[in-house]
Order: sequence, then C-alpha cells, then structure tokens
Amino acid sequence: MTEGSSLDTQAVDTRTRLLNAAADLIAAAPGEDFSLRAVCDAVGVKMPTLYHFFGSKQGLIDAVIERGFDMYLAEKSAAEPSHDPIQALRQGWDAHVAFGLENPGFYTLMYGKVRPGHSPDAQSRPGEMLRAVTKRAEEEGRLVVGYKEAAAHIIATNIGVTLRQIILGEADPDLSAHVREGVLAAITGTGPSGAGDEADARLGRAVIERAAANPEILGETETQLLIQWIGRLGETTG
Amino acid sequence: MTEGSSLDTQAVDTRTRLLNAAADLIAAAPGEDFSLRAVCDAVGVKMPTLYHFFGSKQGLIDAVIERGFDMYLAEKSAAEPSHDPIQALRQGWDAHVAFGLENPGFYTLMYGKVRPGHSPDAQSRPGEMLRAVTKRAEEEGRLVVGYKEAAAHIIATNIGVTLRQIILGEADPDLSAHVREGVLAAITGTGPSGAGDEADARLGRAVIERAAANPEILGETETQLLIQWIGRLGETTG
DNA sequence: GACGAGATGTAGCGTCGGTACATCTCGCTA
DNA sequence: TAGCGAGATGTACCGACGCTACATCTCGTC
Repeated sequence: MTEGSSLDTQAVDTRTRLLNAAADLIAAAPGEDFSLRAVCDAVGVKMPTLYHFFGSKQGLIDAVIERGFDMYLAEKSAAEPSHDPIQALRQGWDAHVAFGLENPGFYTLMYGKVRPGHSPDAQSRPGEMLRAVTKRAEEEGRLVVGYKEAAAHIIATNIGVTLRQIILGEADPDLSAHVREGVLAAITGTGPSGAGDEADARLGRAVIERAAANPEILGETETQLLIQWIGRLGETTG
Repeated sequence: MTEGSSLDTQAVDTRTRLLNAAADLIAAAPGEDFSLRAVCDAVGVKMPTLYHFFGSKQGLIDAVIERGFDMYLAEKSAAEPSHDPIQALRQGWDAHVAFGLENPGFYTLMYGKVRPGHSPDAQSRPGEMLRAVTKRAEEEGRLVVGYKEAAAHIIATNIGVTLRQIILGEADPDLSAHVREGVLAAITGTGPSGAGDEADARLGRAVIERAAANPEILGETETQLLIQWIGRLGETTG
C-alpha cells in the first residue's frame, strides 16, 4: 500500500470532499437548508458527480448524518465509561448535550428532523449503546423501571434538553444537570439528589441498622466496613 | 349583521381560505414542506394574492403557527385548571402532549423548528402561562427550585417527550406519564412514593446513588463493594 | 361619474433538485 | 499494444419552486 490505486484514491477523495463541503455548509448555517449546487461549487464539480456518489440530496444528508454519528460515538468512546452504570449514564448524558451544543448543525439533522414514523437508522446505534448501559443497571438492581423504559425516558429528555438549548441559542448547564438528575432519580427510584442532605443521612442510618441487625448476611468484618463507609459518605455530604 | 360589508367579508374570506388550505396541507403531511402554488390552487387563486396577504412564505407559516397556538390555548382554557398548581401542571403537561399528537403538523412548526436563536414569538404565550402556574406553586411553597427554572425544566422535557412520540410515530402514554411524574418530583423535591419493603429497598438505593455519584470518597473498589453488599442486604430482605 | 385604494391576474425572473446523454479516464485482457 | 468496459465527470436540460414587476379589475367615496 505504498500509493494506493489512483482510481480508488480519486474516487474516495471526491466523495469525501463533497461530504466535507456539505458538512461545512450545514455547520455554517445550522437548521437552515443548503444547496447541492453550493456543495458542488465548493468542491469544483458538477451536480451529476454528486448524484453519482450520493444518489439524491437525502442520500448526501444521510451520509452526513452517518458521519455525525461517527463523530459522536468517537468522542463518546474516547472517554472510557465508568464502571458504575448510573455514573456512565451521567457521563453519556453530558456527552450528548455537549456534542449537540458543539455541532448544532449535525445534531438537528440527527435528532431534530421531524418525519413521523421514520427516524434515521444511525440513531439506533447510540440507542443500543444506551440500552446496554441501562440493562447493566437493571441487572445490578439499580432501576425501578425496565431498562427499555429507562432508556426511552433518558433519550426523550436528553434530546429535549439539548434541542431546547440549541433553539434558545444559549447553553444552560444548570437546566441540563437538573433535568439529568431528575431523570436518574426517576428511573432509580431515589429521591431527587440535593433535596435534603439530612434525609439522605437518615436513609444511610436505615441501611446501617439493617446491616447491624443482620450481621450474618455480610459477615462481621464486612458489616463493620459497610457501616464505616456509609459514615464517611455522610461526613463528606455537606 | 344581515350581510356585512362585501369588501371586508371578501377580504377576510380569501385570507382565511388561504390559511385553511395551508393548514390542511401541513396537517396532511406533517414535517414535510408545502408548496405555495398548491395552497393557491386549493383556493383557486394566484400567487400574488397570497403574497398580498402574507408577504412571504414565512409570513404564511407564521400566521399558521399563530392559529396553531390559538387552537392550543383554546383547547387548554376550555378545561378549567385545577386550583392546585401541581395538579394544574399535570393537566397542562397532558394537554400539551395530546395537542402535539393530535396536530403533529402544527406542533412541529410550533416547537420542532430549529432555527438557533429564534423561536416563534407565539411560543411566549403558553410559556408565560406556564410560568404563572409555577410561580403560584412557588408562592405556595411547593417548589424546591425557582419558578423560572421549574418552567424551563417542564418545557424542555414536555416538548422532548412530545416530539419523540411524533418522530417515532407512536403514542406512548406510559413514557409521557413517567417523565411527567419524574419532572414534578424533581421540581417539588418529593421522592417517589412507596411503602414497606419497597420503600426500604429504595433507602439502600439512595446510599448507592450517593456513593456511585462520588466514587472518589471511598475509592473505586470500595464503592463497588459497598454497592454489592447493599444489594445483598436488599435481596435477603423479604 | 371620476378617483384612489385594495384585491387579483399575467408573465417572467433566478434558483432549486434531478436527469438523459455524451465524454473522459482508467485498469484489464486478448 | 490495441481495444474493451466500467466508473467518473461534464453539458444541457426539465419541471417546480419562491418571489415580483406590472397591469387590470372592483369597489366605496366624494
């Protein structure tokens, strides 16, 4: 592979350049339509060439969307996910919002397009990744709803929060974080975090009492460790 | 009012018929674009007439959106709201989703259009109505967040859930209700209700969530162990 | 009965997405 | 090495689009 066949290189090149040009135009005017002729002009090629590679405008858009999801998943898998599934959901949420705010053009194509009954196929990829995480959470007994329901809950709200910020044209980290914690609380059955540290401390005491009353469940030393750890969790609360 | 002036009647008539035709076309193909010529043909009029009344395609769309919000608010104010503000929020949420599912064409124009930095002016009307309700809730001491934050939280998630159902092409009442209650719990600070063993199990979950969200307090391995142990405590509960 | 303003039609502009068809450029094979 | 075939690209065009300059028509008004 010192050179690569000139034919292939050229072919891929033109296609890629068209894709890049389309992506640039979309990124330059998020939410607006773009002209195929503008794409062709940017590459210095005529329309039949574009149609040769992409078949239709929708074909080009689909390719751009595919690339958008590639970028998204690349960013996402760059940071390795937490072992803890709920924490992983937290990271996934923030990564989703961040990607949307950084690439509103791509994002609105990927998630903002309203064509009832048909959402981009590529959406299924991150969707399945999400369901894999919620399934893990379910297997660890962290959910109070089915993992599919949890994933649907997360997707709807995560997209809603992201689109809202794009439409309003301003990032609102507090809104995102607040909704995120509300969602996680809803699917894990925990009360809203930050609602009351005292309440949480009391919850810890209930666990301690149960463990202390039944030391045979965990064993003596483990029970003591557990009590100790919960104490430390409580201390660093405020 | 036996006849009305022929001038006014005719003028309003043509304008209204154009508006109706546009609304019909939009409703017939939600999310799709529509042609001004099709609107004119449906009314039996030429394009300059349409431009005389609406100035531009966007002008016609804006008029349709305005009418959409009129329909929405009419439906909403038909059912008198509960005087309990939280219950009123619940009703408002369901009315919002119902309107979106019944009028996906209007709805996507009203809330699905992504043009960063500019959302339809008419959106401010229901937005202010919502803020009035959350403000009342705040005054009654029902909220754990500011009324504006609560309203923003509700808007983002309510739109998100509605658009999601429209895009997927299927109503999912459970999703809507679940998200709704999660949102209300988040802004009111109330935890999920429950009693008996389930409630106890949730106590453990609160500790788990705190530990998982702050793995640096105990360290990664200890956190995992803690989660595991609490799980075992829960299993032998009943 | 003439005037003026609003409503409507005629005809056309430039651009759009899309395509039939010819041409060009290669690698491959006889 | 000559020529074939397939992919890549250009030429020229189509119908439909949003939009508009301009003329015409229809009124109520004075």
